[in-house]
Amino acid sequence: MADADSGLTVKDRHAAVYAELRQRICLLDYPPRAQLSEIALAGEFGTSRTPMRRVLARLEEEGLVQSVHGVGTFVTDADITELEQAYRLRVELTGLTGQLDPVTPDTVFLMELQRLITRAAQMIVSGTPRSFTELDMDVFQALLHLTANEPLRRVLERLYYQTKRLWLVKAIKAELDLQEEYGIFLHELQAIRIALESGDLMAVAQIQRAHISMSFNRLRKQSAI
Amino acid sequence: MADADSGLTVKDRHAAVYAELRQRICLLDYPPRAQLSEIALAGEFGTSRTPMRRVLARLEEEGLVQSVHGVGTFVTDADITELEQAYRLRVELTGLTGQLDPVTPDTVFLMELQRLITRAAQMIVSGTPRSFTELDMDVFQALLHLTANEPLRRVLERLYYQTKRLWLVKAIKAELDLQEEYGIFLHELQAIRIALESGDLMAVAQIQRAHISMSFNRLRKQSAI
DNA sequence: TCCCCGCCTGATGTGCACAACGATTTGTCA
DNA sequence: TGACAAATCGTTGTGCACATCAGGCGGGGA
Repeated sequence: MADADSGLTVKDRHAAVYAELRQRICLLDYPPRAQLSEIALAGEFGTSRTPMRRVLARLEEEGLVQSVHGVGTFVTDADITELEQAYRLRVELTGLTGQLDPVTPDTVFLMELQRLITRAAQMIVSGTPRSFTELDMDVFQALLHLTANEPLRRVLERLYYQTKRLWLVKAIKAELDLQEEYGIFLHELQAIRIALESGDLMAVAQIQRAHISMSFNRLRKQSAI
Repeated sequence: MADADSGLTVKDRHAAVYAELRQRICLLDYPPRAQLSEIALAGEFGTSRTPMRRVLARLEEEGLVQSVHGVGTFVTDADITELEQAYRLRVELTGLTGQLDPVTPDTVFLMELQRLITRAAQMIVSGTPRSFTELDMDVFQALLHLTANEPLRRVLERLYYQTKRLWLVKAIKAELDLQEEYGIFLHELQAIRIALESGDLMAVAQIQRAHISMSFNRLRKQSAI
C-alpha cells in the first residue's frame, strides 16, 4: 500500500487507516464474515499489531467488525433486521440536518455538486453497483457539510457506514432494479440542487430524508421475497 | 479498588472500568484539565497499561479526555459554547424516543420510578449537587429503557455524559438556584409518571425534551453573566 | 467402527521494554 | 546577571514476546 504520508501527524495516519478499512468493508472488499488478520494488516500498513488493534477496536465500536478472543476478527454481516433500527434513526437524523446549524453553501460547493450530478448521469449508462456506492459515499460526504453541527455529523457518518452495506449486498445479488436505483438517485440529486439554489436547506434535508426512507423500503421489499 | 469480578468475562471488565472512569469524570472526581496517569490507573484496577489505554482511547472518542503524545492524558473542560451543538442534538433526539421503538413499561419499571421520585423528594431537603447528579444519572438510565432502539440509546447515552458535567460545574460554582433545580426536577418526574400511567410515551418524550431544553437555557443564562 | 480425550495450531489479549516527544530545569557563555 | 542551549525527566506511542483461549486434528480404547 503506497501511503506518501508527507508531513502528516501520527493521529492522522491512524484515521487514514481507519477510513481505508471502513471503505473496504463497505465496498465489500472484505465481505461479511471475512476474517481480518491483525498481523497481515499491520504488515500491509507498515506498522505493528499495537496501533492496528486500536483501529480494529474502533471498527468494533462502530459495529463493522467483531473480535473474538482466540478465534479472530471478523467482518459483521449486514443483516437488515438488525440494522432496521439504525436505518430508521438515520432517517430521522437526516431530517434534522435542516434544523440544526444549517450551512448555506458557497459557489464552490454548488460546482462540486454539479460534478457529482454529472457522475450520476454517467452512472446510468455505465454504472456498476460498486462504482455507484463510491459515488454515493462522495455525495454523502459532500452533503454532510450542509450542517455545522459536529456531533450530528459524527452520528450521521456512523449510521451511514453501518447501513450502507445493505444496498450493495442486495445489488450484487441482483435483487434490485439497478436502472431504477440509478435513475432515482440522479433525480434526488437534481431535486437537491434545485432546493439548494433556492436556499431552502430545510427542503434539502427533507428530500434526503424521504429518499433514505424510500430506499430502505425498497431494500425491505426485496428481502421479504 | 474492590472489584469482586466473579464470573465476569474480560470484555465486561473493560466496560466496567470505562463506566467507572466516565462516572468519575462526570462527577468531577476528575475535574476538567485533571491529568490521568495510565500507569496509576493500571495499578489501581490491577492491570497493565495496554488494556487501560484501550479504555482511555474510548473515552477520548467520546470527548471526555484528550491524550497528547509526550505530555499526558487530560480531562477535557466542559465548555458550554463547545457543547451547545451536542446539547441541542440531545434535545431533538430525546424527543425521538417517543417515536422510535417506544416500550410500554411494566409494573416493575413503575415501582422503580416511584423509588426515584422518593429520592428526588428527599433531595429537596438534603441534597448536594453531587448527590443530585447521581440521582439524575439513575433516572436517565431508567428512562433510557423506554425506547428499544439500540442505536438511539447509544447516541443518547453518549450525548448525556458529554453534556452532563456542565450542570455540576455551574452548581458547584453556586451559579444555579439549587432549590429551584431540585423542585423542577421533582416536578418533571411526577409529570413523567402521570404520562407513563396513561401510557402516552410520546408525551413522556416531549416532557423530557422540554426539560432538557429549559435546563440548557438556565445554564446559558447563568454563564452569560 | 464409533466415540472421547488430549495435543496442536493459530488467533486475540496482556505485560513489558524501548522509542518518540514535549516541558522543565540546569548549566554555560556573553 | 540574563539569555540561550543542552540535558533531564515524565508521559504517551510502538514493537515484541508471552499468556490465554477456541477449534480442529489425531490417536487410543470400547
